[in-house]
Amino acid sequence: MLFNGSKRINIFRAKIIIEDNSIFFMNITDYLRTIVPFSQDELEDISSYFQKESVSKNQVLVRQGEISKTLYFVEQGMGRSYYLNDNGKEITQWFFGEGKFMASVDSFFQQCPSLYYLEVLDDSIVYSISKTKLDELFEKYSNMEKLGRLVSTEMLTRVVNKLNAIQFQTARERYEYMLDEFPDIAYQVPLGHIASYLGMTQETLSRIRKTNSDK
Amino acid sequence: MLFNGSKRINIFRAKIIIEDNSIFFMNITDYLRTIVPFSQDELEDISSYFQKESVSKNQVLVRQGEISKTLYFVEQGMGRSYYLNDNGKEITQWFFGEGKFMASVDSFFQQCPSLYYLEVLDDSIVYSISKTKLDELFEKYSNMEKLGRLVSTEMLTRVVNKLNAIQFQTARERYEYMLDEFPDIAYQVPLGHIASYLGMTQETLSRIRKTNSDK
DNA sequence: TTTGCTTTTTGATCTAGGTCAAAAGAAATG
DNA sequence: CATTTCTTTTGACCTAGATCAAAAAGCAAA
Repeated sequence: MLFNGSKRINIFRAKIIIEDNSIFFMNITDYLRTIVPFSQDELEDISSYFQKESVSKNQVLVRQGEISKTLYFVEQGMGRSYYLNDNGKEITQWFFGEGKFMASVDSFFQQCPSLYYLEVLDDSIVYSISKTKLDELFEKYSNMEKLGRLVSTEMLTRVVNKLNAIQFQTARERYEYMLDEFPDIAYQVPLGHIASYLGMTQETLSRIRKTNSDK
Repeated sequence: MLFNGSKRINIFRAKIIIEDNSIFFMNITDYLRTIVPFSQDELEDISSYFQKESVSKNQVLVRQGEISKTLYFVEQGMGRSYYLNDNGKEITQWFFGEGKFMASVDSFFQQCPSLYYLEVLDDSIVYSISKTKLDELFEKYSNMEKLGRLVSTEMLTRVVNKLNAIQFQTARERYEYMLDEFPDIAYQVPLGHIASYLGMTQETLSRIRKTNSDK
């Protein structure tokens, strides 16, 4: 039932595990290059706009109501966005795994008060950039505009996928969608976070996992 | 209970209804200008890439499985995307109102087989552009990249909103979200389309409307 | 204005998954 | 390592909304 550290080679993910178990983390430069063919000069300049930071477990990066000024890229670790519902319960809205941009999307892009908290779930290494600096990059390089467009449409596709999972699938099917979409995350975060992400109670998710493992 | 043609002035929507009941439809040039400050020359050139078309009611623009090559802008009328679930039932995935871009988003942007049908629900006037031409525009004007980025992030925000409505609200609350998000559409399309969009059966939606009108 | 569709409403029943409560397991803290 | 706190599991029960079936209401063609 536990995630038994299977060896995989994940191309296009941040973490690349090679057969001898050595691990390479993709840094932001490597990542940018996988999306748009930047020149070496561009890459160096663009990277210099980002700041590498260590963030420790459970640190909150954005609070509900704040206007988020920073976009993050997760090199190592993971994060999630969540909000408090009417009963004060935390509802996970999204997970951000390694090799992904992380932000309170609405707040950062529309510069409106954030509906969500953004927090880090593990000791992590991230690259951060302010809205202002990012806008400078958009002005400076049309390749950056392109990157922004591609990253947004990719995110859009993922959100639409989740929407369909949530809207028309049973609790069990939704859990399977989760295993598929976030294989790395599914066994690393508290069950309650995943349950709320999938729009079910943790009791239900616990029962699903149990019957899955019975098979 | 009927939508009683109230006079509104909707700025940033395609249809502008003035107090004397005259109606102006926003064309694509007007729309582009509301998002990014294009120059007049740019606007004229960009518009020339789009083709104005009349599409008649119930015409299908994209079929499930096809790779969608065209993006539409709705000047008049409305459209929806939907798919057939395991029981062959049509499930509405999104509505496209006046003054919005319309596409099978995943297929058009990622050039993968469409999960959805795209159809027009009323006799409509749309502007169309091919993926190739659009990419030319992205190359030619960095303002177009910007437009692409802004339109995608706006769409992303909307989809995230729907996701939250679907995931954590009761059937009645979801219907209220719909009235809010698509006020123009809510009373113009068959109840079944709306019900499936909101992830409920049409019987349930019918009962909700009934008790709402009882109050 | 009758005939034949399509859409909407109503009623009776059923069930997936929620709620509430408590026990059992893990993990952090001192 | 004992204690407190957090997380997961289990059980009993309950409801929102689904399903199934059929009647009613609209609407279009002829």
